[in-house]
Amino acid sequence: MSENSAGNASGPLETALPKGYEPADVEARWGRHWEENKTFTPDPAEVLEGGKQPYSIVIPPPNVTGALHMGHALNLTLQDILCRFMRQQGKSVLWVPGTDHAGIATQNVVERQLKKEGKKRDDLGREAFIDRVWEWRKDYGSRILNQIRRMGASVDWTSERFTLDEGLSKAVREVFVRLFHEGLIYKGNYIVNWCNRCHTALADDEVEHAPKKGKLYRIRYKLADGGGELIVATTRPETLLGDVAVAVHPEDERYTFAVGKNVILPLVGKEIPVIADAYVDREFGTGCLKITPAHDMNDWALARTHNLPVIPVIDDKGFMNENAPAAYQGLASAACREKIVADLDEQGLLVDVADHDHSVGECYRCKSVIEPHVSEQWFVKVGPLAKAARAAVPAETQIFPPQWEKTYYEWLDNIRDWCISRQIWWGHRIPAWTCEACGELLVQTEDPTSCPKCGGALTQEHDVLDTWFSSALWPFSTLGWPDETDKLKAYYPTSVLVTGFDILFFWVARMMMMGIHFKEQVPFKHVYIHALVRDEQGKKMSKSTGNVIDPLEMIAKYGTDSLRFTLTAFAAMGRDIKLSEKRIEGYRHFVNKIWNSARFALMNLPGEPAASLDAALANAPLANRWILHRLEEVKDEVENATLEYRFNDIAQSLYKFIWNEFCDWFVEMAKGDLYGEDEKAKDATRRVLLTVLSETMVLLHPVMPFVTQEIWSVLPGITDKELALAPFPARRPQCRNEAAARGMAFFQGVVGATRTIRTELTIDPAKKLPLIIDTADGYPGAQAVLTENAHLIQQLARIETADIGPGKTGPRASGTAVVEGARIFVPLKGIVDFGAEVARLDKELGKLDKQFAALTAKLSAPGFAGHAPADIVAAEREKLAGLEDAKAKLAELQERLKSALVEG
RNA sequence: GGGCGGAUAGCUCAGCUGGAAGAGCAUCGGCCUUACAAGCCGGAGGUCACAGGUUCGAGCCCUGUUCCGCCUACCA
Repeated sequence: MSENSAGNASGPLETALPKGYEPADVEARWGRHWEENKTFTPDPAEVLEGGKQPYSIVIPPPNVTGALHMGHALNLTLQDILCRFMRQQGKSVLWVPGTDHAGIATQNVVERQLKKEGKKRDDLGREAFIDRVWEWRKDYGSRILNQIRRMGASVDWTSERFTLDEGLSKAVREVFVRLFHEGLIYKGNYIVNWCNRCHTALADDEVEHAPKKGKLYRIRYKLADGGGELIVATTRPETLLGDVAVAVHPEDERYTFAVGKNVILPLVGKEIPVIADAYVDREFGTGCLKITPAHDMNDWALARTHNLPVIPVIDDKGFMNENAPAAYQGLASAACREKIVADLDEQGLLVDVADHDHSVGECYRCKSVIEPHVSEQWFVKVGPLAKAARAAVPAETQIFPPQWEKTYYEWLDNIRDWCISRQIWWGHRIPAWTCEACGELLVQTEDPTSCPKCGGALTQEHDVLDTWFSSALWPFSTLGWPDETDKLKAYYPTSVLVTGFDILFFWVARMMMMGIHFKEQVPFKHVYIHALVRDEQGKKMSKSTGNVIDPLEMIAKYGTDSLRFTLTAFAAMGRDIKLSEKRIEGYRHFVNKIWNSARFALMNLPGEPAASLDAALANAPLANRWILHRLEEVKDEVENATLEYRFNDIAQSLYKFIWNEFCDWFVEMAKGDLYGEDEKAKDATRRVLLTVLSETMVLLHPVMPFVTQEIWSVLPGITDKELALAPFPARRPQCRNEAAARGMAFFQGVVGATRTIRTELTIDPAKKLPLIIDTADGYPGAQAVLTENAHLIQQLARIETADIGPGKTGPRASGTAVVEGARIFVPLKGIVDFGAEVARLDKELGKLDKQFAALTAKLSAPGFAGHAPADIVAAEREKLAGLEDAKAKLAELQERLKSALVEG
């Protein structure tokens, strides 16, 4: 092995393949080769001037803070299959890689780093902190990109982008400013999801809900006129300080007496009204709802419809503010809750406390509890944008699988304005300035120096934009927009977006909105939604549960191609993938099989065969005609499956062809010619072997780029050693051959039946047996197929002599089988006890009986002959006849055997 | 509460427009046959969740039920 490895290192082109496939070496070498040669860097001119069709994909940019996980691995594999396939189809393919600056996530990483040094971001100040993040990015930001490299992704590295790089920042400003001047961005005081820890607003979809055990407190609110009380249920008693009303259902007769009156707000003492609103659920709690507009989303909405004031009592860090009674000011909200409960109890206003399970919003980044909070934020008015994005599906953009359309519509139909400001430092700072002197608000792409109105000093908005704001522009910002670059002209709109459904809303819908609005064209023609990768139990992989299968570890152990093939084989549309290491290991065997079949081929291909394929086809043996026929079918299967995103079918089709057909049958049958003396036959079979192997490498290359390229580079007669740029193999209609397929099926049946007899009767494998076949009732080509391939039957079924002909018959003491009408005899004399064979035939007959009964029932069912299509009826009748024949023959053969048994 | 998906061999899953149930892994038996023991040959193993319906015919279409998973809204 060692000398082979050394040979490998010197260069792949001259060296024969080493005995074992060494993925790490091969992957590193070809990965470097592709990048250094810019193999995957297309020239826009070939589209704009050369008339080539464009095919483009923008990678879903992983977070710079991220590490490659199985979801990425699947995502990259599928995109790479599409890109490599489309190159084979002659398209000009651009696959844009890049990373996302991931505002909150990245800021948190660096803040954690600072914490270890005993510092906080405020100690550094904004500028220094941002410098620090850039520094971090310089050191660690390429980690995920290098991991993408290891997947073999055929991205154009010269097109790599970062959502915070200069060009993209320009695009972000352009979009913000234009939306603002179009009235689609506004600023206002609204209630938002607030993370006290991250100290920022979050979008609705950045809030995750988790079940929590809480308490439900019931509190008395006395009527101001002394005419009774209302009991209100709440999980957050501390917010009561900001209550502005109590609401009941308008038809709730228990409370009609109170509507329109005032109640006294406990501990505060002020009067607040009792209002009626159908929003209130009569069944829940007491049916009385306290309204705290500043600290509850729904209360906020109710307050607006009822014109109630908004009184925040908790500040943006989670402490009680000046609106709270003096006794509570400055308390953390949790401490305040305790004090309030105690005070209420003391005053006899607390009815009771009960356990209460409910789901609580958490920050998707730091898992702190989200507190609704009123503050000044920037919003995108999404209504008009969403409408256009909705209308474009499926007319201009199709979603695969289509069931996701409904989810997409659902979300867009219920969309609320998008809060885009974040109170953090790492991100695109909002391009808005306020004049300190006259209050003038400037929103523009270029930094202003002073107020154009009064010349006063300007302060830029402190907030940065939601990370998804820049991600939403990704399909065109990466291509150079707002400049009209050649790249943009050639490759926008992109061909397909490949992603998991978890970011259908976050990202896909927003790209649709922005793409349509700013480019007047959808950003992608197809959206392919792939599965989530789960663990063996179907659970989401996560670090905390420790069920993560690390793709990099799998690559190290089994090679990239094995991992890619596994993910491809499991990527059936619309289903989650339950992955286990076992499966990856299993498909490594397949890589090894391919490798060894190539080694076999090379051993038998001293150079390029002299014969052309057409010459080789003349008088070609069955195996050659058959495998070439199958190759044509596989080309169709692979092409159609890829175009229809049926990735698992690509894998399945190739697996079956390579292993079960090419290796198990063709290669075994070809050995006769390859090892034989007939030079002409040898050369012809070599040509077929080379043709099938090389074209199979092309077909398989999109799924397994490395091993195929490595093999390709040592195949004789290949002029262009760059497999990634080789065209999809041309069709050869002259190789279509149904007769060969039929003949081969029969041949396989005969060999199989013979092998079964041998093994089932535990005949010593080394023992060569005679074989007799009666072809009298076989299909018309049977005799020819068997005589032509008699030597192969001998070889494959370990037979001494094959005596084939119509009416031939074996001794009564024979192992027997019936294949498509032909009777097979394996004389058993002195070899085995006949009892075993009688029993085996009983079993076979039992199977036939079962099938026969089922088919008879079907055919004789009332109406079948009349209603079913004629061709089906005919086919079923033929099947039945075949069964009947086989049954009769087998029974007769068994009788013969039994009589031999009796005679001893 | 609303929506979506799943239930097929011991395990993980295929099964396109309805026409005699498939693969991989695991298992059992036999083979170191000169590309591959990471291999070769053969066997066993399924009332396709349950109940109805449509049809000449249902794993596939329709209705309902039961479990499982996910998404989404709400939870005072």
